[in-house]
Amino acid sequence: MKRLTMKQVGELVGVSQSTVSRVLSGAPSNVPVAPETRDRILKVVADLGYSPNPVARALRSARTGLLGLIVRDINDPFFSMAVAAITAEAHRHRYSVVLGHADSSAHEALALSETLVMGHCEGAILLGDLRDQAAFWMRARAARRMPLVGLWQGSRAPHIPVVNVDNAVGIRLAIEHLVGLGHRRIAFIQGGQTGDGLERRDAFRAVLHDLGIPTPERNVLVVPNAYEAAEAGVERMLRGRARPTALVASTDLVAVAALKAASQVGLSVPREVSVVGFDDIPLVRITIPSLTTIRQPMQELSRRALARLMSAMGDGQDTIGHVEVIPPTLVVRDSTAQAPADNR
Amino acid sequence: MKRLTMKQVGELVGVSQSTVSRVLSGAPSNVPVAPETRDRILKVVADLGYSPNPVARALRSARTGLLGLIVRDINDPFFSMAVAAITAEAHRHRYSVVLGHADSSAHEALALSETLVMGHCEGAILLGDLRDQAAFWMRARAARRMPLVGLWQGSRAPHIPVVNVDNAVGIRLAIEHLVGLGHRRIAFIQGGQTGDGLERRDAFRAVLHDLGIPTPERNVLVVPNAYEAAEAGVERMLRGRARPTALVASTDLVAVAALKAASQVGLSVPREVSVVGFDDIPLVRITIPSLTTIRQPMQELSRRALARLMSAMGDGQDTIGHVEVIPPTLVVRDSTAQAPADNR
DNA sequence: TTGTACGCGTTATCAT
DNA sequence: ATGATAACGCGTACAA
Repeated sequence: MKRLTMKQVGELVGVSQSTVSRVLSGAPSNVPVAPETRDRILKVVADLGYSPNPVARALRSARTGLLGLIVRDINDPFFSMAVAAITAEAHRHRYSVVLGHADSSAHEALALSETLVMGHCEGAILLGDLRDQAAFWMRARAARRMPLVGLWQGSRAPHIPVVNVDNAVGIRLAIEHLVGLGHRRIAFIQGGQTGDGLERRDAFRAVLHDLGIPTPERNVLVVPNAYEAAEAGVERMLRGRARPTALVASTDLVAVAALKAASQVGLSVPREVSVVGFDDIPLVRITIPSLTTIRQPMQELSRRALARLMSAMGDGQDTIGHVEVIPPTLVVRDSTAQAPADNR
Repeated sequence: MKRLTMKQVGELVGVSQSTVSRVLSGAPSNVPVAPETRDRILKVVADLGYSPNPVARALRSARTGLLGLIVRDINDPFFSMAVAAITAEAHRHRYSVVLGHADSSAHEALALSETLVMGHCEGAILLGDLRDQAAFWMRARAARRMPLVGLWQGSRAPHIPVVNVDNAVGIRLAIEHLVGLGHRRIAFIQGGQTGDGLERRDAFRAVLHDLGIPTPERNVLVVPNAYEAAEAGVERMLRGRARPTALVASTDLVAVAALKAASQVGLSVPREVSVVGFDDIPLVRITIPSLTTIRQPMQELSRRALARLMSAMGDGQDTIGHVEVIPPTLVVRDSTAQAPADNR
């Protein structure tokens, strides 16, 4: 009932356990094995369907082939897109991904879940702002010397090396697109209070300021990064007086909620209100109307984050303070149009 | 630079390694330790931030605390919802989840990725129909005697024990709702060719037959379970003659695409066409209009699947052929209404 | 109550 | 070219 061991395989073949190991360990084997015995071993191994115990291997080699991926909320469509991309990239490096979600964890449960998740991992990627970020990496680093890389953490929290999309560039693309369409009364809808949300908001203010377009405070709205709550918030804004003719959302999720809000208020998108999102999740190709948005270079971001992590795992150097930023692009669809004539 | 070992901790405290182990192993310890030494050990452990090597523990105990979760496509919002629920439930059992995605893997890469993912796991849950299901579980079982449980596999593929939503009940709820609203020309949109999709389609035919409502073949449409492709398919159907007054979709994803299709064709939902989805993903509360759908009891499904897996991991009995089915419920929102008067 | 010694299943270093 | 043997870090029966 128990699993086979190399010793047993060796006995069946009539060789010692170490010979079996040499054949299977995949090493470039500076020590040669007779082709004939190698074949005999491989045959028996195949017949038995034997495969070496990964845990024992891990103990010997101090390599588990496991990476932690800590994510705030897998149900956020952006993060699930990210998880898919990163998992694929990890597999490309021959690593598997252990999923941790800090979501909805109480303080203690969080700590528990972390050690649980991180146990066997050689390193970890932190996705988005975690609730207890600081506590997390401190423990992870102190106790385990675990290499860490952050993704979508905002670019100015260099507790750990960080890879991110260039939020400023993205927001600039969005605003320039809208201004080019004649919009002047542009509002920003920030979903959640994450580092990236804040950066995008700051960029929003900065870019409008650069363009000499005044922006009253009421045109910057903070809502939860969740469909229903965001919808309610935007709806309230759109019912207000002097409503904007264009909305820039900090995430596609919020932008989709904004489409709903406009619909509820009876405003036509894009005829009366234009909407620009951020992320380019798959959904927004078929919202009504389809969404103009800022596309994150997901593959490139995953690639960079993993490269950074691999290198940290290699030399143990964590390059704290390292910040790597990748520019996004604008994708124009049907949610943006010329500003209403009387409102420019 | 290397990690601490129990031996070193012991030396620092002035006790042997085994004493440290006894204090830390969390066992109900039939062997007692003097409270005073225990405290000394715990203090040093805390000061050093020491934590035992999980791999060594795993080797000794043959328990890694890792479960595999093999999913076809994490980007499918239904599956990401499922992954979140199952991960949470696994944590409740003090297990972590290793994520495998069979998605977009070539034949060989698939096999590779599987063994990669399954390596350290004590068992695995298979989510949805995998491309190479049969090959997969055969290898997993034969080589590793790995306990397996299937979720959303369809209920009639008892290669492995299976937990599922009751597709027939769900479809019946959907149809009865529509028929109660006066609909007679009801179409089914099947997203993908999965076991559940097929079961829902069969149920669709069966229920309509029971109700004595004839259903021409053209009213059963198969489209890919992806936003854009599904949208195109439904759009084509809606442009056809004698179009249905109501659509039942096999997944919410397809239902959302159907909303878009109706909009493209210029049909108003629910005035001219009613739409019912299946799953109740978070998104569908704020689609335009919000979606009437069949809600899957996600928590309960996760709970049952994990309970089954835990028991299989306990006694090694796989209870092949075990099928457990849980009824869903109807959630009425704004995408369904009375059938147009002239079309009943 | 604590320490000694062995084994978990590998890989890698010695001999042979 | 192959076989013994020593780690890897921990849990636990056995001895003291």
